[in-house]
Amino acid sequence: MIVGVLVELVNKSVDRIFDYKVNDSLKENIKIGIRVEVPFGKQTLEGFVLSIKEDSEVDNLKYIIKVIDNDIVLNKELIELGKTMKDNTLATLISCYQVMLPRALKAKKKNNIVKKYDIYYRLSKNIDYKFNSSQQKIIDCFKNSDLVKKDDLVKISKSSLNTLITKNILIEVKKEHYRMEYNNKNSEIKVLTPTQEKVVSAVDLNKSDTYLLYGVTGSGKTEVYIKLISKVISKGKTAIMLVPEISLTPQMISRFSEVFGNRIAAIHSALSEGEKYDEWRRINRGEADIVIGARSAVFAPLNNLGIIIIDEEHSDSYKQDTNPRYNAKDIAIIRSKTNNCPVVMGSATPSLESFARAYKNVYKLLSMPNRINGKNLPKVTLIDMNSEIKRSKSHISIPLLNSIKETIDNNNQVILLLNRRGYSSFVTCKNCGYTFKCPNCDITLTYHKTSNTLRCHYCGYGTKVYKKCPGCHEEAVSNLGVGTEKIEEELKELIPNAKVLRMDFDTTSRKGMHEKMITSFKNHEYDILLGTQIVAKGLDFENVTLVGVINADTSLNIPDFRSSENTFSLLSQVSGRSGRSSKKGEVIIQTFNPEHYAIKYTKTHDYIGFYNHEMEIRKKLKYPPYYYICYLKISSKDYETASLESNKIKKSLERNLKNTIILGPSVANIFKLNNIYRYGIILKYKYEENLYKTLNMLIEHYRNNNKVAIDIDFNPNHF
DNA sequence: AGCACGCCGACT
DNA sequence: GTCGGCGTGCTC
Repeated sequence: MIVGVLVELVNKSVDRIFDYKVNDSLKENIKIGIRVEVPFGKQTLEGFVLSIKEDSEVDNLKYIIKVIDNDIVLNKELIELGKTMKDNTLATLISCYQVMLPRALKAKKKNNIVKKYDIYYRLSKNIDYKFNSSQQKIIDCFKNSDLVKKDDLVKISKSSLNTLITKNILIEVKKEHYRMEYNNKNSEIKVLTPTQEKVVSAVDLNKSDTYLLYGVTGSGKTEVYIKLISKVISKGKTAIMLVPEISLTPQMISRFSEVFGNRIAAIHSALSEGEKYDEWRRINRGEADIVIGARSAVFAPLNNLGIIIIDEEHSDSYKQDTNPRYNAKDIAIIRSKTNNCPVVMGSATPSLESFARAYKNVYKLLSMPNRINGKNLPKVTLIDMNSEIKRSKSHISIPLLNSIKETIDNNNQVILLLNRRGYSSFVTCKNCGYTFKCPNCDITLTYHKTSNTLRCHYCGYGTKVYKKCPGCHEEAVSNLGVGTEKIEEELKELIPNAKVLRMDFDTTSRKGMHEKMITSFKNHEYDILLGTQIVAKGLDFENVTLVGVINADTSLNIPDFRSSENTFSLLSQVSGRSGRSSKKGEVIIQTFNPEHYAIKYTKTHDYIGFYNHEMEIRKKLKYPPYYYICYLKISSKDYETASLESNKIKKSLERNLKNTIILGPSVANIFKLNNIYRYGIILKYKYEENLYKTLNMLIEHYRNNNKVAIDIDFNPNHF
């Protein structure tokens, strides 16, 4: 027997199958999709068995060393999916497989994530022994059950227990134990509105199709998802539900476990690697049939998949921005085809790409244009900060301040968003405009108030703040940035009696903090929830009647063709947090650009208006969805090499790609990162026959070149 | 990724 | 002469 093995090394030159002989004694343990240990040159490595055959074209094969798994780690569907992923993303095959698995199951030599066991005892069959009183107490525990947990017996008498064990009267039994626990089912599916029912029945569960559910905030998308999943489950099939990491809150998990009980598995970043391993095993063994998770949950090894739901479809978190650069939405569509089941993508502000596809009937459009139970969307007021700033130098304008006070007086709650997308609190010289940059990475350093230092968010470089400007030697260095801390201080000054809860990356990074904060805000222990993007997503507080946006514009200013889309989407999402219950909601947005279309259309909750406006711009500038984009990054430690090779690559692309617009090479967004120089080339195309052929040639050409690295990103989020 | 092989510069 | 620099190529 010979096996084809893909080894763990992530290197283009070894990203292929190597054949090994199998010793007779190991033959019966070999299956396609398990991991084995093999000799590779001078080293010992782990790898996946991808094929089994009787002979090989290569002679002098080595033998595999050992078999690692009993159960299959990569099933047939995932093995095929990995190959498709490699073809589509041009990443290495091994990286495609590794990204599908929890760390415990990746092919990797050092891995110490283990299964947890509970230790039980059972009574031996032949007992011929006189027990003393404490021994008898232990024996009595077995009257009602064959197996008794060790912990319960230790409580009676540890020494008696040990005696009984050494005399072989009690036999140890190890039982695998999962680290996660879920509630039992204790709630029914809510009765749906006619609109929700209509959407649910429009989804054909027996066909591979992609649906786009466009439903405004508060239209009840979650209950539609729950109903769809329950229909799928009742047919004996399984379901995947993807959400952005940030909205996978404990509230959301408990809502699902209320309805579906312990048949769900939730995979998110707050789990330890051991917990992820346990959840994966439950899924693989068919003990869970509903998987809820972020991006990588799209690879859940469910059999008989009946639906894939992607919530907040517009979120950029579905695209992985390291290799393999896959998009979970693409993977979902591939799996929908192999499993002959639907994909349902939902959003209040769909991505332009998805909405355009729905427009062209590539996706089937489902709409929920109204809030549930006839409630209105909140009234949105724009505050022009150009005139406000003349009245007060505070970050909180007088109209917003008055509304906050009024809301609190009426015993309601406020959410305040500090838009920090593409924004950092940087330090600059008021005299000459000098900004502090990282010497390694060439990016602006971020000011950290707590330690009074400037830090690089890419490499961690830190320095203290100088009063004197290194550029002009004047003492004019000042901190222009606004953080949530600063706003919190202002609020304390302006409304001393308000209780403010600050929620941002700094305050929620500790495990469980996020949940705690949400619960205490829900219990009305605070009046104001102040935070960054994190407060915009999916939260549902019935007492919130005012949402304020401190600075709508920062995300507009970043050099990204999606900045308008991202701004519109963020403002709409956060607006949707206001007035979700019987109380009327209000939204106040502070902006320096009240005439900008991305901001104007949020005033009337006009997604379609925004869409039409933005599509014109995309068409004119040849951006997605009119053109596809592929971004090539060329990097080298050596400045000359990076520049020279980039130009060579551009020339070769121009020779081969006749239907593609080629831009660059230009200095990449972060030109110098960790002392590596980067150039970017942008490809824009509608249809380019030679694209993959050409890019594969390029990869082949640089395969063994360790001076220049080439990175290819299809449909990138950023470039 | 590691490791061997090999071809050129400065040294006990 | 030979020790060691790292460019190149290979691993079933």
